[in-house]
Amino acid sequence: MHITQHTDYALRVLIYLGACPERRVTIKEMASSFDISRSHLMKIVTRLVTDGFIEGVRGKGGGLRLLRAPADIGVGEVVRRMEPGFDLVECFRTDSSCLLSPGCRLKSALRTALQAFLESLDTTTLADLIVNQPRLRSLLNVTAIRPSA
Amino acid sequence: MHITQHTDYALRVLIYLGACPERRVTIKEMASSFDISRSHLMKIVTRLVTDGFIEGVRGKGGGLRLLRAPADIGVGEVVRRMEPGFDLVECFRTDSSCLLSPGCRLKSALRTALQAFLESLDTTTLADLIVNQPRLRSLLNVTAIRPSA
DNA sequence: AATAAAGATTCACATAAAATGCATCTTAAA
DNA sequence: TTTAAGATGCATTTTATGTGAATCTTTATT
Repeated sequence: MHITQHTDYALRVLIYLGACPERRVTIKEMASSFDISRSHLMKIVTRLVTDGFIEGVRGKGGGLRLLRAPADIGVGEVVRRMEPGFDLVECFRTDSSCLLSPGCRLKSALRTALQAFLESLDTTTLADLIVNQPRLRSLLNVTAIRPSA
Repeated sequence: MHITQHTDYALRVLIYLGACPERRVTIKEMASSFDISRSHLMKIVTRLVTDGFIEGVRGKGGGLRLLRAPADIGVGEVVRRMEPGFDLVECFRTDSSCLLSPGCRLKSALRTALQAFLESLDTTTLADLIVNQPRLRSLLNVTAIRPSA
């Protein structure tokens, strides 16, 4: 059972932006910090923009910033939006061919468990993830001043 | 977010066996019913044997049957045993390189959510999944008598 | 205007985890 | 001794996911 790295990185982007609210952060900077390619991170960022979590400003001096208040961004919501699918097993899919399906109670048990999972994540917001902003900033090796790189 | 088909089929095997407690069921029969290869299903069965959920009897007239009472087999337990890993995101793995890790609260939030997921599954047992045994038997097209195929 | 720095888009490729199945071995009933 | 069953190991295929190059678009600065 895994969550895709897309979702993982999406959360890291939000944490990064939440830790640096006073400036625009570029994809390049974050890609370098996360040690992945600019193009790769771009996809995740594009998705976050589409979903209204963040805003991208093009052109010189541009960059990214949060569009919503950290306390208003639930981890559950991010996971729900970023994950490609929650069809835990075959019978969740429309083309399921499992003979048992019509009389099977497994599906509803799994659905309930999935709900419990997401609802648990709903209790945490981005604000909770960045409570210790100074600590995060030092971990990311960023200061209030834009790093030279 | 997915659960492997191995786990999915493992649960189906248990349901199948739970629905036919009066006889030994062969892998061949179940493979045919699930429309997958014998060899493939074998791996799942082997694992269930190793984990003590079922028993395999070799030789002519052999087959599989449950070793434990359905009410004693929790869905959560099966999932925990069959799934290859629950490292939801990179930072769950020992070789994680995420800079944020030391100050990050995401991991614990995800761990809590995962626990909620599994604990929810713990509330359902195999007995709950096979309450309507006659229905399942007709869906599987098995009767009390061994099918000719 | 021109240039440079940023995000956006499209395409193609790489990788690893799952899934799948073949061939062969072992066991035990008939 | 034959047949029907499970057990084991190996090889292959498939697919989701991850990855990045190249190019386009936008905008601040000079």
